[in-house]
Amino acid sequence: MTLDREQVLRSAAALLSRKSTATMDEVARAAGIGRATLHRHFAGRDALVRALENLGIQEFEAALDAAALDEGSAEEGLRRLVIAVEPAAGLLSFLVTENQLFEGDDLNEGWDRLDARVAAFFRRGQESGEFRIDLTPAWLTEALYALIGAGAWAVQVGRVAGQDFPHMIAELLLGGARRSVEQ
Amino acid sequence: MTLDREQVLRSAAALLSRKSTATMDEVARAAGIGRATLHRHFAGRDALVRALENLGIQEFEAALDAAALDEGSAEEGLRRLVIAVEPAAGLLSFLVTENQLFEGDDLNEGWDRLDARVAAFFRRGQESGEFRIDLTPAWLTEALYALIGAGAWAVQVGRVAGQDFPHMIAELLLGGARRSVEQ
DNA sequence: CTCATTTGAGACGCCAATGTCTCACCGTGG
DNA sequence: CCACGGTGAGACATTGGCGTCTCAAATGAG
Repeated sequence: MTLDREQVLRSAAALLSRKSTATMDEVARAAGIGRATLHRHFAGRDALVRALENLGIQEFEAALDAAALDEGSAEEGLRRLVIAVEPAAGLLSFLVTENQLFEGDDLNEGWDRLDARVAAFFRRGQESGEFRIDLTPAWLTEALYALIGAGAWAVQVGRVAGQDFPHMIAELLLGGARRSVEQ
Repeated sequence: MTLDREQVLRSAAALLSRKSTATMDEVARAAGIGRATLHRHFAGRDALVRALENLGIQEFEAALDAAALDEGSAEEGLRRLVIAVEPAAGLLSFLVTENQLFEGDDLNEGWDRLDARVAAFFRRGQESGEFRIDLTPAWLTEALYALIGAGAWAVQVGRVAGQDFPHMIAELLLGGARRSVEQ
């Protein structure tokens, strides 16, 4: 019996990534459980979102670990990160837009840590000479999040093939749209 | 007397860009009018959002016209577009996320036209050899929207200086984060 | 098998926001 | 001066979703 809390969170993430205004009832149905049961495990919508936040933070952190950003070139690190983060892209996109709604009073401090890790990665890339220095690490971090969200959305609605997700994001973020001479 | 409908829409856009869940009452207060008056001019929240949609489409279209994407190099065209779109960035960002909520049944056809114009611009850039061809026009279009939204947000919360908005977006989209040899 | 625990379904009450309405007020034009 | 159209403030009913509760059924442990 013992409800699989993890599984409920997964399906909630999948649903809310697509429809961020989904009802508690819809979330419950999507998870194949009753609304009452959902409420027994998550005190309310806030608690559910916070649990999803923790899940998202945990997954993004795992992706950062798996990417081993310190090893090899910064470019390779970024490619590994994008690949590692793909499964969590939808959830992260949902959480980012959700966070933008709050006034910042009860922001989960986990985001700061993640932001710092990503920004530090870009900064290292700049210091090693791989990344240009006229784009700030903070902006590159924001841009990475935005492109991950856009990529997840584009795949969702079928504008981009799912298999192209890592390539589209990493290539655009690294090399931009301009056709460079070296190609 | 005769309420300035345009001005009401402007302040509503400014408020909703920051807080997309703002109440009709908050929107009215922000415009300096009563809630009843707001309802007299916009039948409901839906009508208000649709009016904002038309405003956003109109402004984006105007930005596309002003950018004269056909003149000069594609790169210059893109830079002009980003500059021209900046004033409407917040509104567009709000509308994009708002659109993602709907199932697509009552989507304003104006977006298709705009998407087509932007995608056609990227395609021309590819055909002229300026833009790389491994990133699809559809993806470049989505990426442009995402970066505009991220830029507006980053400026909003102070992570990026307002004056850097065009440079950050255009440079990242054109050249990416990689430090190229030509620099 | 029996019992304790958990679940699903539904019935509430509650609350915030919406949409409508009334009424007093005020500016403007006649 | 006065009539009129538009406005602000507030009252009101409605709606949709939330959170709580109850109870019968199902499930699993012992």
